[in-house]
Amino acid sequence: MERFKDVLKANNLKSTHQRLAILDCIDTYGHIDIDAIYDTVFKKYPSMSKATLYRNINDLISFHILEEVKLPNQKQQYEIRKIPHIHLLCKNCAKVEDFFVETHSLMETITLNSGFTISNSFIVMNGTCKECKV
Amino acid sequence: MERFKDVLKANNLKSTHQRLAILDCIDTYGHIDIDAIYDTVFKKYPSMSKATLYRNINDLISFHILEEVKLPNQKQQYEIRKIPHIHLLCKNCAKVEDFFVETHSLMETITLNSGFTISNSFIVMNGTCKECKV
DNA sequence: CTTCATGCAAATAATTTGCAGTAAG
DNA sequence: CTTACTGCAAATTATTTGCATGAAG
Repeated sequence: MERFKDVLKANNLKSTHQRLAILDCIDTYGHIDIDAIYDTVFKKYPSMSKATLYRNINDLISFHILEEVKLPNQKQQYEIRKIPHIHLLCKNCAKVEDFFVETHSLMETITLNSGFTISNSFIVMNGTCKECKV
Repeated sequence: MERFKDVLKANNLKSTHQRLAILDCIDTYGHIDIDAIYDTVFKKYPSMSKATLYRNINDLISFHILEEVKLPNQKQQYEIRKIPHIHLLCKNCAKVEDFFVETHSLMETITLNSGFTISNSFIVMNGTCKECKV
C-alpha cells in the first residue's frame, strides 16, 4: 500500500482510504471492471459511492496511474499501469493474462510498409489458456 | 448494396431499408461509432429509431457480419467483418487505417512461451499517420 | 487551516425491452 | 399470408455533475 501512497503523492493526489482501496483492489485482481471494483471496495467501505469510484478511475487514468483495458466482447476493465505487455484473453474462463514479448520487429515491418509512425501498441490474443486446455 | 442483400439472405435476415443503410454507412466510413451511424442513416430515413439501430448492430454482430472495434480512448466503433487485419490509430486525426501484416511468428513465439493457444488476435498500433506527420 | 475528495441526490447519457403496427419474402 | 422488423415509449443501466460536508496534509 505504501507504494500507492508514494505514487499518489508524486501526483499531488491525496491518499484517501477510497483511493487506496480502489488501487489495491485493481492491483489484486490484475484486470477488473467497474462493478467488480465497486463490489470489492464496498465491502470494506460501505459508504463509498459510485460517483467517487467513477471520479477516481477517471482521475487515475488521466494521471496515467491506471489504464483502460478494452477487450473484445468484454466489459471495459482497468489495470495498474505497468511496463508494456500484451493481453491473453481466455475464451473459456475469461481470465486475462499479462504477457511480455518483444514486438519491435512487427512494429518495424508495419512502419516500413505503411508510413505510419508507431508510438505504442495494444495487443490482445484470444484463445484458450493453459488451465482450460487440458 | 447487392452484396449486403446476399449476406443478409445467407443468414436468413430480411433486407430492410434500415439494415442496408446501416451496412452501407459502416462500409463507406470503414470505422464508425453508433451516433455517427445514426446521424448518417437518419438523413436518409428520418423515421429510424435508435432502438432499431442498436438491435441491428447487435444482431449483425452475433451473425458475424459486423465486428466491434474497441480502441484506446475512443468510443466503440464498428466495421464490416473482413479478412484479419490490424488497426493503425492516428493520435492526431483519429483516423483508423486497416493494415494487413503477417503475425504468425509473433503468435508462435507467444504460444511457445506461454502455453496459451491463440485462436485470433486484436492489434492496435497508436501513432501518427502519413498525412499528419508532415 | 486550506484544499481537495467524498457522499448524496439529481441530471444526463447509453442501451434494452414490450408491444402494436408494418413491411419483406 | 406469415414472420420478422420497426417505431415509439417506457424501463433499465451507466456515467457525470452540483453542492454541502468531511478528511488529508
